[in-house]
Amino acid sequence: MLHQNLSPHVSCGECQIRHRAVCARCDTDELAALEAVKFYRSFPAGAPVVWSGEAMDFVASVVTGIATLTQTMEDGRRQMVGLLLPSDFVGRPGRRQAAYDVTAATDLVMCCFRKKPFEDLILKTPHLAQRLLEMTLDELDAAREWMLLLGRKTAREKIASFLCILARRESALKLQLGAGPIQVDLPLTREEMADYLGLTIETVSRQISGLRRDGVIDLVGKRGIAIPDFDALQEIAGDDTDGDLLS
Amino acid sequence: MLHQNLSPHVSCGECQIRHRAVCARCDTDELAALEAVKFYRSFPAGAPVVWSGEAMDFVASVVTGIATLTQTMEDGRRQMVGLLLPSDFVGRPGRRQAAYDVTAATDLVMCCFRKKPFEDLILKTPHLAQRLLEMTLDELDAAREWMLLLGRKTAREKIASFLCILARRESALKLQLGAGPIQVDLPLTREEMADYLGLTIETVSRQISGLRRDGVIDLVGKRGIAIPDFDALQEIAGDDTDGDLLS
DNA sequence: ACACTGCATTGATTCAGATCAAATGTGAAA
DNA sequence: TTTCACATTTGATCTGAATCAATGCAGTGT
Repeated sequence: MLHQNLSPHVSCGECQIRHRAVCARCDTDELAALEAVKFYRSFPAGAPVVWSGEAMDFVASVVTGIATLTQTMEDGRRQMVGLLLPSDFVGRPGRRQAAYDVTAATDLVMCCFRKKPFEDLILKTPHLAQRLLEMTLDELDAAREWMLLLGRKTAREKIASFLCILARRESALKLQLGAGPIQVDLPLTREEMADYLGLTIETVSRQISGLRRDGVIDLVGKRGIAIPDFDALQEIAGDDTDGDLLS
Repeated sequence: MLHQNLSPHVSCGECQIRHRAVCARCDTDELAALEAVKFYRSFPAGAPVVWSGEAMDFVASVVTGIATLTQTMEDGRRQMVGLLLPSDFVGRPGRRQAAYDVTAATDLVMCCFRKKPFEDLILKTPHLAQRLLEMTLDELDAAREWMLLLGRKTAREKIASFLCILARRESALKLQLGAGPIQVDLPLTREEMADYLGLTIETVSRQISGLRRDGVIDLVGKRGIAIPDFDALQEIAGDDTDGDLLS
């Protein structure tokens, strides 16, 4: 195991993602058990976390930053299959090798758990298993929403959908939706967006220019995007605007 | 709840999917608890099981037949997001309404569990929760493989991939791979295949004709497809032929 | 046998997005 | 500042799959 990128230890009690990550439901004892097998690692933007097929002796939660999961075909075609935000979980208990390339899209800090002890904890700690199940079900729903996007949406709808998702997260944190112009920071390069959306960089660029030209979005500096009318964007995304909030 | 389609009760001990379904890890006591809240329902080919958004007061395992999960946009575009085979699980504990349309692709028998008691059992029965987690992780992997297909593969690769997946299952049951020509039965209509693969029926039809013309497959009657050279088909599918068998 | 109905195939044409090709930032190193 | 390495935008062209339009082909009921 590499220790070059080891980061200073933080107590679970102080942790930013304490109540949203896989440990969300754990009580004090369970947290202590996790604390005993955890360590932090950090990666600079662009750095690989693991390559598909590589042995992976830990599972982890994203603490800060963004990581991507991608699949690559022999001829180089790439498809991003997951975008991991703070509190999201990486790795699969019971699996030795990574199934996907994991990459730091921004500077990244991960809270890693040694795999074997974590697997044992899952068996002994229902709270951990329950939370992991819940998170996995959420990811499955997200993956299926993405399947609709990849299979059936137009380039413009794909871009609009992506921006909507970012905006929803952004405003979920700042707890104000519909309230005036929202602004989001693009955490991905054009190439990464293309890989996520099943498009080319040129098409991504053109569609963003198009949305700007039509006044649906405004570019703020290089990485910022302002959304004057969220409903309009959602309309373009082609999403079922109502009927949200299942569960 | 409708009882028109109620089917006769089968003991879990006699059940075909006993060792692959969500109950796979349950011991005798746990099985008895499940048995107490279960009932069978059957659906003729083509019948809806539930519509997206509808209240769903049960979760279920597919016992025999095939069901599909699909998402539909307001304008009618459809994307299949799951193909449920015997032992696969339907429904999400903790969710009131169905998130997708569930349809019987063939005649279908499902082993249904009343939702509330099942949710209670999940909390009390680690074996059940563990198995459900494992199955959900498998589905997530399948969904992500499908994302690569939808986002990056050509029509021909999509068809070949689909046939490969069917063939792998078929031969997993009959436990003979690579051994001579494999034959699979298409469980889906052209339209359903199109919805699964993110294509139109015309393109599906043309690509199948094309593969036949190139001698990669043979049509056997209306629904049967023979694969003389599985490796050739896999090559066309563009899959990482090696590196399988992770876990 | 006959029409009717619902797939499935095949052909002609169109078009959204890919590909090929510059040009234009933008920032970091020299 | 200049240069170099990139990421991004924009334009011109091509192409794979969608769309539009028949035609073929069972199976079913009359």
